[in-house]
Order: sequence, then structure tokens, then C-alpha cells
Amino acid sequence: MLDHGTVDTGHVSPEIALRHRLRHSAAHVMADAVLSLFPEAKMAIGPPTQDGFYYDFDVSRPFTPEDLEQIEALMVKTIAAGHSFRREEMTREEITSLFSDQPYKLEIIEGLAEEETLTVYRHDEFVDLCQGPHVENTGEIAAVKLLTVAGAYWRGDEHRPMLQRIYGTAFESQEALDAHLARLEEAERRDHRTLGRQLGLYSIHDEIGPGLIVWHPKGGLVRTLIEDYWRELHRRWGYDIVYSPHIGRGSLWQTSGHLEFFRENMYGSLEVDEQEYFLKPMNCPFHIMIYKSSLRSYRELPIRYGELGTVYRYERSGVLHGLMRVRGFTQDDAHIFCRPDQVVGEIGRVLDLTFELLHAFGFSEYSIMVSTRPEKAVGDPVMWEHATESLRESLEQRGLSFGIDEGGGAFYGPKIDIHITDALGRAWQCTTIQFDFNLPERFDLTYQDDEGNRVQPYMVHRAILGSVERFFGVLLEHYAGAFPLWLAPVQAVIVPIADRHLEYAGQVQDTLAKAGFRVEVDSRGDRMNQKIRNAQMQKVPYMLVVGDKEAEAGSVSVRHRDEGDLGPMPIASFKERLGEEAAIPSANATT
RNA sequence: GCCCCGGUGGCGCAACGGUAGCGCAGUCGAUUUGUAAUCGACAGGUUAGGGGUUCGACUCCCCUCUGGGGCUCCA
Repeated sequence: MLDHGTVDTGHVSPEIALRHRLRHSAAHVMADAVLSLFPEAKMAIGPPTQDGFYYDFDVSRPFTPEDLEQIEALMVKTIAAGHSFRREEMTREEITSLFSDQPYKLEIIEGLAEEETLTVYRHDEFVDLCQGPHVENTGEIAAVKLLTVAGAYWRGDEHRPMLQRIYGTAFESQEALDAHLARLEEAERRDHRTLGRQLGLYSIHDEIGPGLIVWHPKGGLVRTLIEDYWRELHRRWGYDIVYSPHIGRGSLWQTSGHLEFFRENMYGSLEVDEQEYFLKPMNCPFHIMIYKSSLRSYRELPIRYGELGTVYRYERSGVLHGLMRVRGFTQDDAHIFCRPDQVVGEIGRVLDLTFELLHAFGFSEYSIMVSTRPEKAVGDPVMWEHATESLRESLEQRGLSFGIDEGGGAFYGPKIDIHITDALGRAWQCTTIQFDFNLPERFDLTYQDDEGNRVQPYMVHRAILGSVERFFGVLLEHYAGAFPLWLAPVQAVIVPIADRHLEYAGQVQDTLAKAGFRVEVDSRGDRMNQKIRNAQMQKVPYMLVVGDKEAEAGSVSVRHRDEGDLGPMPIASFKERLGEEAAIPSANATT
């Protein structure tokens, strides 16, 4: 049985609930401080978040870092003063006059239902419209820290005023806050954009354009290793690997509906022989054409087409981010066409494949969400029901817990989304498994069933890594750049002590390279210490020091990037060690 | 797209409106070294691009491009 790891069940622990109240209270204390320093500030909303809290204000000028210091200093005073939080119910009239000079609060009040009990919370002189809950006393906010200022639209609507948002965080103890801040620093240290440059993996250039990646030799090598493994695994799981072009005729995108529903994410058309073509934002229409290239029998289903397909999508300039959000990326895409009786089995296979793949990359914690039919949807309700049930059933069969996002599916079908949790406990959405009832209809997909009827197949769209670029970024941060041996672009660096050892170093390299390992010799004029330092900073798993003793004995002195000096060993022994460690973690190995 | 903050040799940074410097990396030379930085020299920049203000602009103003933090958490 596969270890599917722990799954987030979504219930709230007492600790989370305490932090929630604490942070909500800290938001009030912050608003109090802001109003003291900026009496003209208009308050918007100030909720707790997963990692802290924020409060939005309408102020005449943006807050500066110095303002934050002052605000924080005032907050500390308020906390030290130990004011109690007092809840108070009010009538709509009372509350409206109380907040008569706070237009955002008035707007919130207007939006509340008549029967709603209106409450305010007070501490010291400060009062805020709020349903709570809060801690008893400001003194309970043991540790607080303001972090950043950012613009944010009122109610998240870009047509409404831009407010100034202050983010902060609060904890029940200084130690907990320090731990959180340390985690933030660690996240910064692991930033894939920094690591990508330091390790020479990829780059982005003004000259090429934003959101477009060029892969350097080492990044390209790692990517190739990922992709080779992906292909091998997909062949093993019964997928046919296909390829499709980067552009397609406008009429194709007309039929698929992309020009109707996805146009704002597509790049402008190009004209070829007086025909309009578009850069592909998705691979599905191409796979569908492969399906349609001949009549299909129920006997040949399921058909599974997989492709590492590069697509281009317009993303608004403000959302681009390193490898995580780009304008050209490669999806590990596949489309499954199957019969009704195969649906549960096919979803199950996708799940098993998913966990095998993610496991190989060191991920063992997931959270799973099933999204069901939204209000506006296309397709036969019976098929919707069957598909949604199949998603549930496949998950349940595997003992996987999951949440339900009622009505959160796409208009064309229900889906499973899987978030993976990385080494720092951060969640990343990668895998998505979606039914599609729209495209089979639009392209008139059929197969002939055992009674000779032309019927529509179920179509499932799935990506496991999501996009290769994004997944690479996640991996880079997950491993902090220290790829496991099977993915390390350079697995060992040979460090000759003096130039007279270069020849022997070359022999060692040959031996290991012939065995299929990626090994380099550092032949520069630096001292050994410098070479080791370089290799450490490049996060190379092994450093092999060779000098007189090693050349004499036919050995290498092995240093591991984490374990340090492991002492001398015969080349053959080291080769064996590498061979064992370089194996791709397989699902079977962990049963 | 919008708000705020940035853009100075490959990278990380400095420079009251008055000669663009430093470190790392690079090249060359010396050194031939035992588990995270040997020494020295050299080379490298129309300060993102364009316009303006000024006797004089990296510095001030405007525009464009581009990077970062946000714009989902609803009293």
C-alpha cells in the first residue's frame, strides 16, 4: 500500500483558534495606533489570516517603514497597558451614528442583513465594528510584529479605491513569533529566483520578455531528468506520448470555445497565408484531433494521450513571479477518453500515478479538494453526477480524505485538485484532474458502443506536475537547491590537490562517467579549500579529494555536502554507493 | 492592469546636484596546497531606455520598459 501521507482535514485546532482571536485583536490594536497617529485615516477591514493579520486604511499618503515602527511602538504600549476587550451589542441607528465618519464601516453595515445582531468591540478608547471573537485583554497579545505595507483594493475590486494595507503577525509567545520569523527568513533563503541564479539553472531577460524562461545547461539537465522520468512512468501506466504544434488555426479555437471564453489569456493572432492562427494556450484541441483521426470502438478505450506540451498564456504583468507564474510554460498534460464503466478505474489510476510521481520527488503530504457542479454549467446532469461520484469513490477507495468545494467546479466538469506540502509546510497546487463535458460536445466526439450506437466518451483532462516550470520552482525551494542525487546536475566534483593529480582525477572521472554518473573535475588553480567551498555552494552532493595517497591507493577521499568528510574509499566502493543512492525513489521501495 | 518601493560592471552593493567606487565572479601571473575563501595584477559601467530642469544629473521632474511586495481571507 502506498503511503499517501497525512491529509489536511480542515478542522480548526484550539491553538489555531487562539491565534485567530489573538491576531484579530492585534488588528484592532493596530487600527487604534493608526488612528492615533493618522486621525484622518478611514478604517476598512482588518481580519486575521493564516499567518497573521492585516488592516486596510484609506489614508492620504502611503505608510512608510518609519510609520510602521511608530505604529508598532504604540501597539506595544497598548498591549502593555492591559486593556480589556469589551463586546457590546448595538442597534443599527446607534452604530450608524457611531461610525458616521467612517464611510467604509457604513458600507459594511449597509450590507448586513436586518436581522443580524450588530456588535462592536472596544478596548481603551478604541471601538470597531466587529463580530469577534477577541481575547480578553490586550495583554494577551504576547508577541506582535508589523511586516509590510501594500496596496489593496477596497473589497478586492480593482474598480474601487486603493487602500493601504498593513500586514503583521502576532503569536502567543515571543518564541513562537521568532520561530515564524525564522521560517520567513528560511523561505527567503530558499527563494527559487535566487537559487536559480546562484546555481546557474535558468534566467529571465528583458531582451526576451517578461515571464519567458531560458534554461541554462544545468537547469536543462535537471529538467530533462524530470521529463525523462515522467515519460518513462507514463508509458508504464499505459499512456501514449504525443506531440502537437505550438500554433493552430483560428477556427480550431473557435470550435473549442477558447476564443469565446479564454481570449483574454491568449496572445494576438498571427496571419499565415491569409488565415488566422493562434499560439496555443492549451493542448486539448490537438489531442482531440488525434482522437478524431479515426472512428473509435468501445474496444480501444480507454485512450490516454500524454504530452509535455508548451503553452502560452497572457498573464497580467503584476502577477508574474519567477518560475511560478510565467507566460510560456510546459504542462505535463494528458487527456483520457473512456467509457462510463471505466471512469472510476481511470480516476483511480490517475491518483495512483500521481502519488507515485510526487513521491519520487520527495512529497508525501497532500491536501485534496473535490469541486462540484457550479450554477452555470454545460453537459448532461447525469454525467455530472456520475463523474462527481466517481471522483469521490476513487478517493475513498484509497482511504484518502478530502474536502468538498460545493459548486467550485469549472463550468465544463467536476475536478480534483491536489495541493502538495513542501519542506517548509507551504502548500502548492500542482495536480488537477478535471472532467470535461464541453469539448466532447463541441468537437462531436464519439465512439461506437457494443450495440453499434455512436455515444459520447467521458473526457478527463489531467496534469500532475501542473507546469514543469512551476514544479521545478517548487522542487528547488523544497530541496533548497540541494537536489537528491538522481536529480543533481553534477553528482560529484573531483578535487585534485595539486596539478600533478590531474591525470589521476581524469581517470576517476572516466571511470564514474562510464558508469553513467555526472562528474566534473575542478582543474582550476585554486587551493583545495576553495574548490570544496565552491562545490558546497553549488550544492554538489559529493566532493572527491584526490592527492598522492589516493593516486597511490586507487581511491578517493569522499566528502558529502551534508555529512562532511567520509574518509577514503576505493573507487569501486564509491561507485557502488553512488549507484544505490542515485536510484529514483520508487513507490514499491516504501511499501 | 492598479497601488507602493526599486533598477548603478555577470552577481551583491556604495556614491550632500560637482571626477561613478567596493566586494564576489572573470582574465593573467605567482603559488601546488589535505576537507567551506592563497597572494598580486589586469580588465569590466553612455548609471534600464527616452525626454526635460540645471553651468553641471546616478542623484530632481515626466514618459516607457522592467523587478519586488500586494490587490482571494469580508464586521
